[in-house]
Amino acid sequence: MPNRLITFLQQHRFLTTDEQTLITTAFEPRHYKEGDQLFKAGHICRELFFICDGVIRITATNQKGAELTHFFLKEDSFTTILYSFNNETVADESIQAACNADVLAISKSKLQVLYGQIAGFKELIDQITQQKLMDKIKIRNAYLGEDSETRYHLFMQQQPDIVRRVPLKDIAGYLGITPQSLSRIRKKY
Amino acid sequence: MPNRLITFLQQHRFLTTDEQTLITTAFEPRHYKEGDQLFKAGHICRELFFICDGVIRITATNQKGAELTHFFLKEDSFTTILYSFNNETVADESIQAACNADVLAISKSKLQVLYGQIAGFKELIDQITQQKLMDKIKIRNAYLGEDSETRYHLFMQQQPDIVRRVPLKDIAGYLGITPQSLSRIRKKY
DNA sequence: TTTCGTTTTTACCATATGGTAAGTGGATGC
DNA sequence: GCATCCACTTACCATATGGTAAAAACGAAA
Repeated sequence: MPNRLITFLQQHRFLTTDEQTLITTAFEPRHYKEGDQLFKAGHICRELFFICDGVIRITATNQKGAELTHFFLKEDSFTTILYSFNNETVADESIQAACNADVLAISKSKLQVLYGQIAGFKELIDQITQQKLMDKIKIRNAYLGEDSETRYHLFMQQQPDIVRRVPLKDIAGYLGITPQSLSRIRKKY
Repeated sequence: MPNRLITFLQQHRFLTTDEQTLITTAFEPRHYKEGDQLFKAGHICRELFFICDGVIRITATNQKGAELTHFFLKEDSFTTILYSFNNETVADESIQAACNADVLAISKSKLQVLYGQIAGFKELIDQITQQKLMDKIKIRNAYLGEDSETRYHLFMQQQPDIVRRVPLKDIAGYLGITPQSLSRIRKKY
């Protein structure tokens, strides 16, 4: 499983064998089942995750108490609750497995050790993180001002593999509609 | 006008008099009137802006051809079309003055010269940029899964000063509703 | 297999929102 | 001052979406 991370990082930057070993041993492999919480809102998120297989979703509770999905993330993505992780503030989002998932986890403290051991590693992670932030914004912006049917079609275009792997209700929550509305839209297709 | 930028930067990091001069001379002061375009979608955005006074909005055209607002930005904010600026790709967003605005502009090439002249300046800008990206996502996420009335109230809470300074139709576009609906909601309040 | 629980679909009705249109008000320019 | 333009409001109707409920489909566990 750690190989997936090494392969991913090597796409951005060469890593010596020693560096690879440091990274591999610093991350802890975990398996989650659909619905498992990797992190619960209300706490400070002190872990960074790398998804090796499966789909993860970032969730939050809206003002009416309904659970909705802010983002889907899949293999070859780092994820955490960034503002909480960086600023040590309480997070209002949770991290949940949207289907069975293999994940590598590292604590903030261990990550900082890695930053000291591998020159330029922080910059590498920061760069990947920033790119991901921009992607998230871009995807979300595309939904703005579109009706639910258009949002659903956009979603299928942008993230076709997610549709097949996660429960429909999660997608409805992501698109900001009820499962009933989504069902209605799908009937037409 | 450049003083506003120096004051802002000093909140994050000390700057010597020499560094201040370098920065001040590198940025070009400009004035825009409501509706003026700072940057037009369809091109590569090669400028970074710092807003000294006024409100700027990031706009895009949706699939039906309607112009909508992705974000509002005000004094003491840097803004550009980041993915376009970083990756030299064509931008699908424009930058427009939402009211009369004083802005400092710097080209990508001049900025890179500054990065070379001032140690740690790139890291400073990157840090500010990343924080802004997180803020944008946080603000947008808050609107997800809320009805238009709730979104309007959230907007007034989060960005009360914007409401007073920009045309209503821009706010409607930002909230993903028509000016008529917004008018209806305001009548209730 | 059967049973149970959950997800998804379908149906019905109430309601919020969009579209079109027209009227009002304020600002700008002649 | 007057005319013009644009933003904003209001009204009306058509429609998409939410809410509630129940049925159907699916999967997991006994």
